[in-house]
Amino acid sequence: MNGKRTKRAQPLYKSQSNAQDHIISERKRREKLTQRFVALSAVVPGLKRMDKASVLGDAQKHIKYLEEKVGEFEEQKRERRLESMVLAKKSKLILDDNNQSSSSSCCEDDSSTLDLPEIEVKFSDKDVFIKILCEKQKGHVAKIMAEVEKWNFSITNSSVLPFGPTLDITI
Amino acid sequence: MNGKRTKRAQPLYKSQSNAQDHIISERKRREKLTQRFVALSAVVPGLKRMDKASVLGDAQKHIKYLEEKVGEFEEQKRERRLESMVLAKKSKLILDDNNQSSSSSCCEDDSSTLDLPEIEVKFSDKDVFIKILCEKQKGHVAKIMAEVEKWNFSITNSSVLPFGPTLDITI
DNA sequence: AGGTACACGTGACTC
DNA sequence: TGAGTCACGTGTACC
Repeated sequence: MNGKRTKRAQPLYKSQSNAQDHIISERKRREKLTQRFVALSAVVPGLKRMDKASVLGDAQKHIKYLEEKVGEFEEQKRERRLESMVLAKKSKLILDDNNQSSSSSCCEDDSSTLDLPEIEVKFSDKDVFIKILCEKQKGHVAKIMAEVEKWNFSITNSSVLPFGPTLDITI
Repeated sequence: MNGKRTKRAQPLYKSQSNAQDHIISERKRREKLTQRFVALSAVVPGLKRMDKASVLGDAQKHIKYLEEKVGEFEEQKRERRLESMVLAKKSKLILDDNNQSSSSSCCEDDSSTLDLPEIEVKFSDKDVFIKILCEKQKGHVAKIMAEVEKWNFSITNSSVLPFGPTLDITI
């Protein structure tokens, strides 16, 4: 650019030992870099070409693929919970089919029975089967038992067992 | 090595236009390489330093993490399928118990499993809820319990209660 | 000011 | 032969 002489603002390295240090440092850096490259290529499956560019590209592609797969799995996990909800809704329909007319007295307000615990009731002669699946929370069991005791039924058997985040109450 | 003059077996580049081509090619290669670097760093979350070495290392670490996660998910999936298989097998066993006569038609005769006793199974994480509603008959409960004990599940609660002409077994 | 990091041009190797 | 890839030494910039 400047003609015959290339001027330098400040002398790059005063002593050559520093220059040598620079060379060694750079060598070390390159060495570490290539080491990381082989380490990365080791965790990328189906790596055809061992190019640096190919390693980088395939690694990125593989990360995308894996993250998409993880997303699908987590979505499936969510669908399972939704499945439980649908099941609850279904049971509620059964309840409505059986009970239809005689309701009330179970819960204070009927309007909030949207996401209510799953309740299943079956009749056989004089036996009544009641299964309640509700959230695991203090006081629920006591309230339910107190409510059931208001009816003049004789309880032959009852069990309360934890089922995941819920309680499965069978009377 | 060779004293004052460094001999070259073959002149590396005969014309300088070729040398220039070489320079340009190398430049292009470097450009693509850095481009891949930024593309890779884009799919690696929580990347603190934007070092090339750090990008490589964190990308490798992230791939390991993701693949481990996928492995866990697929193992869970496999366990669930195993549970379903066990359930199907068990239904057929009950069928065999009821029929007593059929000898080898356990694998193909899937259509007749519809009339089986009502069986309800629910999953929530690692908890399994099993309800069996079958005829009140001697030996059924013992057989079912023996079958359940074959699985390596830990039974947290179980109840057997009469319900009309049937037995309601909840595990 | 010393350390770290990057891009560049260049020689060498390989298919 | 020639295009593609790599490692090296070097110059420069940013804390």
